[in-house]
Amino acid sequence: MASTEYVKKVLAAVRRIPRGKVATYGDVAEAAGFPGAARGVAAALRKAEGTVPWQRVLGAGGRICLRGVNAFEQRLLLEAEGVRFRGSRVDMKAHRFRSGGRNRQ
DNA sequence: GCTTTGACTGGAA
DNA sequence: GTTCCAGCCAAAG
Repeated sequence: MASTEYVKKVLAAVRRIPRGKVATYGDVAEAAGFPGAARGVAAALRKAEGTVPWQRVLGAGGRICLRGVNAFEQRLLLEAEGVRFRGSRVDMKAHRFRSGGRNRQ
């Protein structure tokens, strides 16, 4: 299985995220069909930078795991979409993208 | 084809 | 609640 499929699925999952919503790398990986491959999502996003709303993808707990100006830019973009921030974290409780709006864990 | 790095995660300190 | 450590996966060198 070419990693291309993996990237494609990941990108599709990210594109599925509506504006004003956010999701974690683990969520995207699971949505793509590869649970546990959170790091793979990061690698795929970095490669597909610009082709997908990478800004809507955050780390676990709504924490920005980005480096450099990207972290700053992501926060700005999310704020522009209506996402509220809780200190240095994103308010996942109100902006966490769920499939069907089901509570989990 | 193997090694290193990285936009990760979950649990313990 | 934040920081540190070890584990996992995929892309790049």
